Amino acid sequence: MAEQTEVRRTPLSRERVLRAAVALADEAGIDSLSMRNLAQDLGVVPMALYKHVANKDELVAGMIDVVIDEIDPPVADVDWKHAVRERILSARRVLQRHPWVSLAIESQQAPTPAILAYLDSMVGTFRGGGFSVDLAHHVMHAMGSRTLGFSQELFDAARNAGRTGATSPEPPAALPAQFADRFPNLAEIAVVASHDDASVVGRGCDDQFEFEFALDLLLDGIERLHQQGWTSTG
Amino acid sequence: MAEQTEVRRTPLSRERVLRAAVALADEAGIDSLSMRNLAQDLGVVPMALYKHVANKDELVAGMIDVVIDEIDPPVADVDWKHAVRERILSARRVLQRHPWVSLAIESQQAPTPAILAYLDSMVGTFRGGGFSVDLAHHVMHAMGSRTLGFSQELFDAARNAGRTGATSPEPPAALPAQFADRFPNLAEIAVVASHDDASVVGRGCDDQFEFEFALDLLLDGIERLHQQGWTSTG
DNA sequence: TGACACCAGCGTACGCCGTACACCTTGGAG
DNA sequence: CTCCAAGGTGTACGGCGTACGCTGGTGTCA
Repeated sequence: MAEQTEVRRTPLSRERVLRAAVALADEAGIDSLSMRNLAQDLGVVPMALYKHVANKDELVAGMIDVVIDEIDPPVADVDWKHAVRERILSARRVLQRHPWVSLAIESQQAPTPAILAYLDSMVGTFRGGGFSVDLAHHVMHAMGSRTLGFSQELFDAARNAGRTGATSPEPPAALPAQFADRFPNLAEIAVVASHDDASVVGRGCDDQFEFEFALDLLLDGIERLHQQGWTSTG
Repeated sequence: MAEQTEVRRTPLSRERVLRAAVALADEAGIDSLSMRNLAQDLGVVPMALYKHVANKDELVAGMIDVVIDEIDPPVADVDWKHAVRERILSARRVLQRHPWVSLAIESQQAPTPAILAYLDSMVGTFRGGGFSVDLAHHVMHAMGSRTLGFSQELFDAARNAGRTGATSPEPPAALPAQFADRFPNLAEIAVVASHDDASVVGRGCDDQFEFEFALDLLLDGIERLHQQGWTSTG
């Protein structure tokens, strides 16, 4: 009636919703991220958001992917060690810009596509540096929480991705083709791992082994520093 | 009236509340831990719990402490490396029994007393093995998320513990005496760290340095494995 | 031009949550 | 016998995620 002149606001979109959600979480903390607050920031009623995200979990998953995509791509033409180092430092910078992300990632039950892509690319860097599938696998576990704070449950998640019904105790060998397509390095690891420890049925890898592998890697490194009489100047 | 014969149920206590809460989280998941569900498990009305815990955050803190206390004490009379290794594996076993704990710890804003005690004792093991305060400090950071999934923000928390009012920009040098009493090894680290990097005012330590220290420790260890042509048999 | 389908956004409502506050009951101390 | 403190109760409030049905504006096609 009165105000046709009111500026027609730019319509919502998944993109806009996710960006606003990230901004809200950055500024006010993840605890302040509610569908209601987010809707208010967007000048919209809460239920309007559900036309663009399925529910809050899926919203958070989308936010995570937005953030993970900020991580620099791997630098080319350098040895694996520098490539990995720079990439992880880039990831760290991103996570410092968005302090809520680590916890959000760990709270999710399955890694998001962007995270899988990031991990896959990281494995690719190791493989490109001449690492065997096995070593690349263990090394990824060892760096897990250091690099992003997850990846412990990676292959559980890979199995979940393949399960449509509820009660299908099929062998874990068959990863969905789509997965292998998008994340070839992860798929390779999954295949090898599930092949050579048939002892643990339905598990991609032996968590206890991975844990001790990483632990001993650290302890051995620490011991070496200690024996060399480490001081902060060198 | 009718039923005086009803068995007088054992009264609530902080102990009983915490134990029931841990049991509930273990069985039904941390998401199912609500004051209402917990009260129901205890055959009591929700508000009754508040006579024994201040609020839900404090309940969770108490739960964490209950669990952390399950970690075995350090084995005596062995070198630092074996002592640390066994202790961490014990911690891992505990965390596997209570899968919700890692996330709960990371969600808290300050480490609980039991966690501080655990960390302090771990530092003590390193110091007893001849580590300098500095090296022990860095090494604790390096093992942080691997051992329990926290400790990144440890000294932030230590500073928080000393702040009673809101706006007291006093120098960080003065840790509360109580803290130094209970956690002498942590206090020692805090003092040394805040002494020699006066560049960063009010920070116990340089996060970026700690991160890169840990990262390089891992990368160097990985490189060594790679160069030795690592295979899973050794 | 008119009819119509579609769909983004709206409004209402439900069942959870944490917890403030006032009340009642009970057992022990004086 | 009285009184009090402490523990358990009941009610109520504001916030949460979201199911469900409605509306109004737009694009399509006859």
